[in-house]
Amino acid sequence: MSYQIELRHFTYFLAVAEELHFRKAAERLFISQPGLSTQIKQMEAILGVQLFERDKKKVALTAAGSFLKGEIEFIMNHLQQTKKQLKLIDKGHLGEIRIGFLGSAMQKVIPDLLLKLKDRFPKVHTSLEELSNHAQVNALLKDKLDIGFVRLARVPKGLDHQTVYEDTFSLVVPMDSHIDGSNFKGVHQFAENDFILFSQDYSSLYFDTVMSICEDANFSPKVSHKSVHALTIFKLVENGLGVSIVPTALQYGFKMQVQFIELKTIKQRAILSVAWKADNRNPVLKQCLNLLLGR
Amino acid sequence: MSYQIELRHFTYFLAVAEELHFRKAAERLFISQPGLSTQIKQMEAILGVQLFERDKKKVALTAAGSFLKGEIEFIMNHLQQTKKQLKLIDKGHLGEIRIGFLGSAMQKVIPDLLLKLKDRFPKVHTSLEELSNHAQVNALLKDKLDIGFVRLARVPKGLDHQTVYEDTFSLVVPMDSHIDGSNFKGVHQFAENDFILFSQDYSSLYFDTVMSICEDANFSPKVSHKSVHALTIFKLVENGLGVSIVPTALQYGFKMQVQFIELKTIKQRAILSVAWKADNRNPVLKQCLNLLLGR
DNA sequence: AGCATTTAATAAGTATGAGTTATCAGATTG
DNA sequence: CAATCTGATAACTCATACTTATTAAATGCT
Repeated sequence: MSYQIELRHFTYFLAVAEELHFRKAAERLFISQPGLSTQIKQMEAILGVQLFERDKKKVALTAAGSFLKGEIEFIMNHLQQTKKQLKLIDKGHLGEIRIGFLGSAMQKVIPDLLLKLKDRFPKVHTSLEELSNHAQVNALLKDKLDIGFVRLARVPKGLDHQTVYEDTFSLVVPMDSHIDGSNFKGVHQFAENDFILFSQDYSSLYFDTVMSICEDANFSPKVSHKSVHALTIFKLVENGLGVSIVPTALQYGFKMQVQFIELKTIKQRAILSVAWKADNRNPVLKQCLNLLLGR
Repeated sequence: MSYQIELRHFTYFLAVAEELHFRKAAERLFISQPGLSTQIKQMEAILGVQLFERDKKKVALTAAGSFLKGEIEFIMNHLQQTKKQLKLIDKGHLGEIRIGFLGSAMQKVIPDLLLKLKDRFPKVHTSLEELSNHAQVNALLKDKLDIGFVRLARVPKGLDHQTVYEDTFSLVVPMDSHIDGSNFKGVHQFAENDFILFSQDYSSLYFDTVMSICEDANFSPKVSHKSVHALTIFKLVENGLGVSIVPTALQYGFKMQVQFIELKTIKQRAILSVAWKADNRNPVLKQCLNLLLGR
């Protein structure tokens, strides 16, 4: 004799409670009437409570049985709903993804991703955090982040990465600069200017790339200021404290009195990568990568 | 191959989800490890969703599994409570209500409620448990509690709440304090004292409110001790280790050698709320809310 | 490196009990 | 008082939830 209620008992109970007739209920359940009778009897024994009043000619719920009917209906409905949600989560249609990014990804790549997510997976929640390359790598490894938008030549073991956006670089000069788009010949024209750049520890790949751009133009830039915020850099340029070289995408999204001169001819590109932990099992991550890498 | 999930699967799943170790879980369930493995595998097959990530050396929940754990905990708790209620109804009692509370609700609100319940519904059983705000919220969501007495600015989705008692705050000072009710001018007189307060994670609203009281008096209190027990706080005050600010209601019910100075003039109030799960179907809960909110 | 000890999964056998059919006893109906 | 309902009981069977024995792979220890 089993002494544990099972869900089977619940479906049997509901059938009898609705039909109030053992034979009809048994038919509905595609089992025999004696089998149903014994199961209900067993259920009453396990619960220690009489659920049905069987008079030889009619079946009725007791007060306890009537209460139990409501509760079992609730539980079965809840269970059904849970199963549905479970499938959605498994397929990545429901859940959360934690995104880290460099400020320069906020101009185009992140909004694009968020719009696509909203469209295809409207029930997925996102949490966004602006972080340096280094902080993102750490957060990814510690599973505090699911996906990071970084500028890195390589990523540590355990992480995967893929390029998502290749941008040209642009010179950023004040509005009143005597060199502008019309008479611009090359970066070498700014060999004597002060440079304002993103800090090396915010993105060393960026820093090294800018250095190589200047090297190719046969000069070594005087770096007067470093910052981790694009806004700060533009403000300094606006006030005539120097010039800068940044990914072109940054020209959108800031209301600044500065000019952008796109460096179309140089070979260097500002490469934005997406990075994630190789063994991250968040199903939403997979969907995100599909959206980002178009696969 | 069975095509129907059973409650057995749920208890097995919970054991593995908690232990994250098949052999240990099997031991706890008093069954063999291979039996447990096949049952879990079967469960995954029936649901069509992978619940565990088995690496030869570690077991982890998937996103779907983690979600299911919470839902199954809810269902199992609800079921347990249903069984209890069923027995009570069978015996002609109305039912049971599980009450959680902060210690400071025990002075007036809880005794009032219990007296009214005893009067109007003498056959209703109550179970009482003193818990932190956070623990109460969790227990309510998982259906381990029907009603909670908390101090919270807001409650998570799924819970409803209502103010049941607004109390003034009182300063608690030693009997031999040179400042007492007769020469008390304001909280600022204690700017240099050590403060002993309820822990932030016991009730963050309380903590923040006390901080704002001190801010309004233009000082930031030195908090030398934190506790989750009113008795401890009073003991420390009694021994001259500092002063405290607590809801006035706490002055009744403890036999302590301390003075209460009621802060009638300040605007802050200690607000006690009652919280419950919006879709809780316990009929006694409705009656309780009627009694508490006078409707 | 290599041996001992983990882990979970697989294979094969067993025995419990959910289901079956056959039957019964009591109630209702013509 | 047959005929025909009802749900309960008895005896049997077969599916399957378990068991034990074993495997393959990973980790730890010397």
